[in-house]
Amino acid sequence: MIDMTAKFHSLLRDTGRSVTRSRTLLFEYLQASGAVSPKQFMDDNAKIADRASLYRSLLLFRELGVVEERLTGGKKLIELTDSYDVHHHHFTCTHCGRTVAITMPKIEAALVTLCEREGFEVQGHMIEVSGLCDQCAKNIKP
Amino acid sequence: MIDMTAKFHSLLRDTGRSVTRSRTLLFEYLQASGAVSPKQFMDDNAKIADRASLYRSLLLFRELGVVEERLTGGKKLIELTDSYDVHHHHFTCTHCGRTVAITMPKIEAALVTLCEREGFEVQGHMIEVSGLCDQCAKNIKP
DNA sequence: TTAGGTGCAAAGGCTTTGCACCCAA
DNA sequence: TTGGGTGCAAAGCCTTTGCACCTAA
Repeated sequence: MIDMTAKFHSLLRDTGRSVTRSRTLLFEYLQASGAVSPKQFMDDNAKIADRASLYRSLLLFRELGVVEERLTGGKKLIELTDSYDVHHHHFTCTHCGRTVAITMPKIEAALVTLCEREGFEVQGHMIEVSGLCDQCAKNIKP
Repeated sequence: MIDMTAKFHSLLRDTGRSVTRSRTLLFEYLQASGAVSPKQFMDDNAKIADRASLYRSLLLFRELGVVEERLTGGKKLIELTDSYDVHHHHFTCTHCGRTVAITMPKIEAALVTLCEREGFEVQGHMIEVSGLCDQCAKNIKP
């Protein structure tokens, strides 16, 4: 297992940024918590984190390819990218809002092959599936 | 060609909602314009649309699986789901910003099959691929 | 030492809510 | 007729910005 925090610190140094308490806090929180909203981060770190710093860090993290953001049920979630986390995609229930992580290695491979056939050099991809989760499907249409 | 507006109106009636001017306006605008931000809709319909109604309609459309939202470069975009529009996905070049629509029927079918095997009832899906487009790939690494 | 980063407060925008009026069923 | 829907205005949030102070390098 690679030390992701060390990798992250190296990235900061290599790109000429400082390793700071605020950035490390956010990074390690994302590592521990998975996909979270800015609000949840602030709630969980009310005493030690600052809103402005959070958003400035997120801007930087996005630029550096450390995090990506997505909308789930109209809500913004932040998540570490593949480089800093296990790679997966999401199924989101349109009824209850539940999000389930799914992996699909074969489909991803086919996707990359298809794009490269067009001459594109694939760097990343995101697959989001929406619908009714198993539980809601049962409850709504019994 | 199916009349999408008629299909949309049926959905409203079937779920016990009213067919209204405001909802039809938004639906037909989305059909004509593709992916747009709430702001763009308001700008383009300043004289005839209301903010509150827009957001209330979006909430409903999301629930009904008529639209989906995604973040593109930190910006929120609204788009009709597969059921109400010609279905396609996007490849976005990280170098020149060019976006290319791509279709991938086989991959999509595999995706739906995989999710349904988990008990999910798939309503829509979104695939976003990023990387270097054919032209930029040539120019950067000749 | 010092340029980048942080924390606080205030401003800026987008989104939601309250309420009276309207209209689709 | 009448309950859901709309439009307006105001409130609420989330996010960004300005600025003085702090700290990593």
